[in-house]
Amino acid sequence: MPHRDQSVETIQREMTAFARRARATAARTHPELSLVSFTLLSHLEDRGGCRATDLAAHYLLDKSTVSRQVAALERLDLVERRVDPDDHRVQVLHLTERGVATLAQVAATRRTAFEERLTGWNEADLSRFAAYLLRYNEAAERLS
Amino acid sequence: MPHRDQSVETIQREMTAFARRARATAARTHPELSLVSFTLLSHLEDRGGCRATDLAAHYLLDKSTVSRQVAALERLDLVERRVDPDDHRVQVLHLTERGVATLAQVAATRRTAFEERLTGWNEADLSRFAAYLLRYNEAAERLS
DNA sequence: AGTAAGAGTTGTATAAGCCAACTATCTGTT
DNA sequence: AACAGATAGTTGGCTTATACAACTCTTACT
Repeated sequence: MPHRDQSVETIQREMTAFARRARATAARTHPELSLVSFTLLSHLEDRGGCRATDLAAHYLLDKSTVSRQVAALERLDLVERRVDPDDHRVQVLHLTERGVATLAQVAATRRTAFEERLTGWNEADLSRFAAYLLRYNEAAERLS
Repeated sequence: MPHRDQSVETIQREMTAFARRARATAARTHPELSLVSFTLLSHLEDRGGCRATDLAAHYLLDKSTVSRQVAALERLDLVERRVDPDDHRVQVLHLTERGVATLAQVAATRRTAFEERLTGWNEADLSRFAAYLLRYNEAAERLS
């Protein structure tokens, strides 16, 4: 097998292995906020609020799934909805104060976990790894 | 924010984004074999057969979950069980002929998808990316 | 006005997962 | 030899995540 194919094979296997474990790990370390909820909140923070439809498109989820997830996050007082004054169909979602705080706390724990796994890496490797992941995900997004 | 933290942050975000999408993508492209089933079959192929308990440990799944997954794969005639002659508690799982064929087919489609996303990468970058992922996952496994 | 499109919700079904309780087998100690 | 404890796996019961389809409400276009 040529070098190239072998690398592709490894990348495939390792990305898959990571994906497979991510949810279980997230559930174990953050029973209060599932991986999905966490990413939804992160996205809201990133964008400074967005619509449910945007979340669905970005995470390849059905809009009904997002609707229920958002409802749950609202019940937990992590997210609030503001009807768009220019278009009464849309509800712009925003983090509440509690949402911001909870996200920050979970993000910190997660960051610690990642830092542990990245102990001993030098800065050049880290930044190259980060760049590769960005490049890969951009392609994945374009092609999906 | 120092360079290092920024890289860790990016790695965390991008790995998470990938994990978040992996299941949806897998479900879309392979309705016949979920991401979990696929990884279980792959593991069986890799090891040339193993116990349900090993699968559970490796993928951080409850043994009851694995039991049901395996039962489903058996119903589909993708996996067969052979009671260990030395220990009648143990059922060693093996791919059936159909299992091997199905796995090969799905793996090929997945590989194509990965190759598409990795178009334009040179060999050095690919092999470095693969190495980073391996290194990362090894650490993750050690620390879990 | 009237139709088409978009945003979101709700009903229904399925799958995946966990925990706890159980059976069957094996191992080690007395 | 016998019993206690550990291990492999199954099953019952429950929760959650997800998809699809049908629906309402609002906006946009003609």
